[in-house]
Amino acid sequence: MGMTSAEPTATQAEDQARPQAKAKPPTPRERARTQTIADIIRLGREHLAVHGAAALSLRAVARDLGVVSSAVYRYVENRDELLTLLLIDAYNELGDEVDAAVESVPDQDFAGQFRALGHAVRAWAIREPASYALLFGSPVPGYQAPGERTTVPGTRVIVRLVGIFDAAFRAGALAAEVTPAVVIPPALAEDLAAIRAEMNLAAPDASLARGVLAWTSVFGAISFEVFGQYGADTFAAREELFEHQLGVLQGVVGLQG
Amino acid sequence: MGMTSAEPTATQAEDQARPQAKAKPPTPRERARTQTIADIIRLGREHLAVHGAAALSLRAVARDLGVVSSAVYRYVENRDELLTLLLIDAYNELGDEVDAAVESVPDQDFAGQFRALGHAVRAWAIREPASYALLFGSPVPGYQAPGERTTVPGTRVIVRLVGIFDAAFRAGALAAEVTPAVVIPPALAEDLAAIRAEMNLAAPDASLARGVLAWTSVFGAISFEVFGQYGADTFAAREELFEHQLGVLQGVVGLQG
DNA sequence: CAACAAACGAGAGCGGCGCTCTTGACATTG
DNA sequence: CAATGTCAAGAGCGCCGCTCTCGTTTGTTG
Repeated sequence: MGMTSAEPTATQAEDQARPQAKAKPPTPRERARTQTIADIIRLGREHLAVHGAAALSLRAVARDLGVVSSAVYRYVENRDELLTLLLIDAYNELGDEVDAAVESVPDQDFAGQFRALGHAVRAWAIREPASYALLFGSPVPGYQAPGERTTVPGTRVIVRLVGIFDAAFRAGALAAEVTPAVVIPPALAEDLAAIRAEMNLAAPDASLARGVLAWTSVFGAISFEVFGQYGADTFAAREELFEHQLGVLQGVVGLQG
Repeated sequence: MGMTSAEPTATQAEDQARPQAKAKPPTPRERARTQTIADIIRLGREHLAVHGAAALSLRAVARDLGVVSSAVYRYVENRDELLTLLLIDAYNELGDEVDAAVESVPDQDFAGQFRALGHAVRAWAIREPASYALLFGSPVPGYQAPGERTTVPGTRVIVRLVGIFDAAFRAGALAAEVTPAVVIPPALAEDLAAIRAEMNLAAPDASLARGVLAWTSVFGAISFEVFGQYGADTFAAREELFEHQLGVLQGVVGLQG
């Protein structure tokens, strides 16, 4: 919910830019407005969880809000805007839980941090399947997330994951030689070099590439589980299956634990 | 498209069950009806490809068919039924292409077959992103695929993949010891034993578990690419990235190549 | 305090959706 | 020929996103 207050409109931002004027105390109207938007997001989340993203309806949240449908357009530009708010909200909730899980593991236990990250993502995904589907499932047709608002929260997990790998490498806890050795073609090496430069990383190409594999594989396993790609009765021990997959991936990326 | 004729209604099935009566020559009416259903599926596929599953509309299909909206209900029970038809159609198209790709590789080149399968799935997914999203993305809210009609086509890829692994094992081409070794808890071993029995497999638990990991990881990598989880410019060499991931997974499952 | 402007909720309305039901035209068959 | 079955069309229901207008409320300012 924090992002609603962290999202001043352009004019509000200009107002606040004026020297220490009474920018602090919000008028009752502003407080009511902020509260209404928060309510809309809350109701939107409930509808999302119960009925799924495609069935998210402004009219329905208006009903729950006890207001006529056209009134919500005073607060939310359109349905896509509400979707964006829910997207950011979900990204941040996931990011917060992943951060908390990783930080509960000792500083130097990089393998433990990797597993904690994986388990945190899976736990959140199973608890909030509709939100997970919104973030990592099929794109909503006709909806394009505004990158300038979603990129930062949307990359928190991968940034954290890369951070673990790189910290492990710098601490000498990442296997220098990964097995099996697979050559990295020049074009891919270029992409990895750009990532290394942008994120200020130290790990070599082979480790980075395996980090990408671990990233996609963790989400692939979770997506299969959440989206019901495993049959209904194929796997009863899903927790153990995921734990095993994490263990194998941990070895693949060279995190000794 | 073959499945439309392979999908007789219950009454038609009963008719055909009568001893070799003139069940063969379809009346002109039946032919017209079959053709119309095929047209609906074709138009549905086009709409699916252009506008996505959530925007699939019977009214739009009816317009393209040059008919009033209520008329299509003579041929398709409802929107979910059309979705099911498209689902089966897509599963079979993917299955056909995977089969063809795998069979174009020499019998004993199991690693090559694994890679061919992966590349075939990826190529189809990139060519038909909406169909891929329908099969492997977020479930369509409120739609439950009828298992008795979708299970068989929906499991063709994994059955094929398991077949490759098991044939490799029986041919002695699957590494006996996988690295890194990760213990398999008893509950997971039970699931794997059930799978081994049901699919008549020979490979040991560790290999089967890694097969599952390879399965989810391949689809995870493809989903990230098709669903735009990689940033727009993060990876230019996506083909090489996927090829590299396949190579690593091939080593993980123990397919020497 | 009164006047004004901004923000607000309500309501009507547009086109589109899935789906149902009825009606009249047409073909197939006994 | 007449009975039967199939078909397209149309009207209609409730839902959706979204827009526009119209009074009312609320906070600000002269």
